[in-house]
Formats: sequence, structure tokens, C-alpha cells
Amino acid sequence: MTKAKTPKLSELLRRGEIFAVECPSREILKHVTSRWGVLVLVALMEGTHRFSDLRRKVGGVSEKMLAQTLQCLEKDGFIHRVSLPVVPPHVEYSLTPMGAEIGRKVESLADWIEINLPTILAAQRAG
Amino acid sequence: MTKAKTPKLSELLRRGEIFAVECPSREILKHVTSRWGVLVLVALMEGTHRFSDLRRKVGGVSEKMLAQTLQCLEKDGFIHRVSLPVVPPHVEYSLTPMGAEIGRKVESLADWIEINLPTILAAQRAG
DNA sequence: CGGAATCCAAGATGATACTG
DNA sequence: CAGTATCATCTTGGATTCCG
Repeated sequence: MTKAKTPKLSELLRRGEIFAVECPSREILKHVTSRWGVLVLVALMEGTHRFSDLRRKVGGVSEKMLAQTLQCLEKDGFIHRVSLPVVPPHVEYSLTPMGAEIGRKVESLADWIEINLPTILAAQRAG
Repeated sequence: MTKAKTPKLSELLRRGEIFAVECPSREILKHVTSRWGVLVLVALMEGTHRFSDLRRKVGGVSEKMLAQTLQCLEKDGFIHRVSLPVVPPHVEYSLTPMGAEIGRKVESLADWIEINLPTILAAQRAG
């Protein structure tokens, strides 16, 4: 790790950077708020799951998208992947401490929507 | 409005519905967590904005997507739109009370990512 | 100024088949 | 079981143009 490129924290932490096109936060936000990313994070809040468990739990997700989503969130450091070297293969997914933190935010959002859904639907009809 | 189809609240409020393909919450979640939906909600947390203000503030958004996003969130009851009948046109957007609630969740998520970005990027490189 | 309408490129997603 | 590879499709998103 070279020291040359280390940016000032104050630069990275300033609020409002997210509105800039080139802000790296946007990429992370995209992963986390992606169609399947949200549901996978919420699912993993309940604990470790195997691939096929997640596939069954998250209704409608294809193998491809689940694999892709898991890899992406693993690369971001939100998901921990453990592959047991046995046949048939056995792979477990869980949240890292960081994943659990962001998972709480996402879950909170999802819960709010589920709870307020009747109100939202009523507003839609009234509008 | 017929009464026949009104579902039991207990049905709609049960946690985990979001994992079902047909759960209506998924649509709302999609709107709120959409690429521009997140940024628009966060932007409006700071107060009322005009169309062109939002366009300037939310870097990279096209007129089309901004209009589409605003209409969608207005339909969901998160955004209040006021059109002043003057020339040139003057339209103001603000959050409804419900919009402010969900806005806080979304903002919290965005803020967390911005704050933890250095950690996330470090994790990416380490992984 | 604040859109609506149109066209088109790019990316996300899905079904299926295959593999270690 | 846990993926990967390939191809088809479907949705997003952007540029442009026009209008009240």
C-alpha cells in the first residue's frame, strides 16, 4: 500500500459527494440497492445461508443473478463466503460486520415499506 | 372503491412477504432504491427544489429520467408537486411527510456508505 | 422552464445447458 | 450442490426534438 494516493479523509467524508457523477459511493450504493442485493442482505440478516437456501428464500432470483449479486457484495466486503471442500459442494454465506451494519439500514428501509404499504397504496389510489 | 378486495392488514404486515415474487412492496422498493430515486430523495431532504435545481444538483441525471423518477415517487405519495401557473413555468418539488420518513432511511444508507467508503475500498483491495 | 415523444444503444436479467 | 457459459430478451437510460 503506497502512501502517495491516500486522499484526505475530509475530502471523502464531505456530505454531498454522492451527488457528483464520479463519486465512488455511487457504485457501492448501486450494488447495495440493486434488485437482488437488497433482498440478499435482508435474507442474510437472519443468519448464515447456503446458496440453495438463498435461492429458495429470495423468490424469483435466478442462479446467475444470485451468484453475481453474491460475488459483487463479497468483493465489497459485505458478505463472507465459506466453501467447504466436500462432495457435493457446500458453500455458506454470511454477513461481515460491515455487511451487518449496512444490512440493518437496508432492512430498516424494507421493513418500513412493508409496514406502510397500505398507506402507500392508499396514497397511490388517491393521487 | 369497492370493499371486496380489501386484504387483511395482518396479511400485508407480515414480515418476509418481501421475499415473495408477487409482493407489492417490491415495486415500491424498486422505485425508492432506483438509481435516481435515492439521490432525488436525499436531495429533497434539504428542502424544496425546482426541476432545474434538482437537475443541476443530481449530477448525471437526464431530463427524461428526472421527470420519470419524480412522477413515479409522486404517484407513490413520497413527493409533493406544485406547479405555479406562470410563464415561464415554475414547478416545485418537496417531500410529503411519508416521503420525509423514507427519505431519512435512504439518506442514512447513503451517508453510511459515504462515511465508510475508505473502509469499503480497503476491503475491496484486500479481498 | 418544464416537460412529452421518439428513437436507439447499452446494460440487466432470464432460460437453458453444462461442469467440477 | 454450486456454480459457469451461452444466447435471447427485456428494461434502462440517454440524446434529440418539439411543445405550452
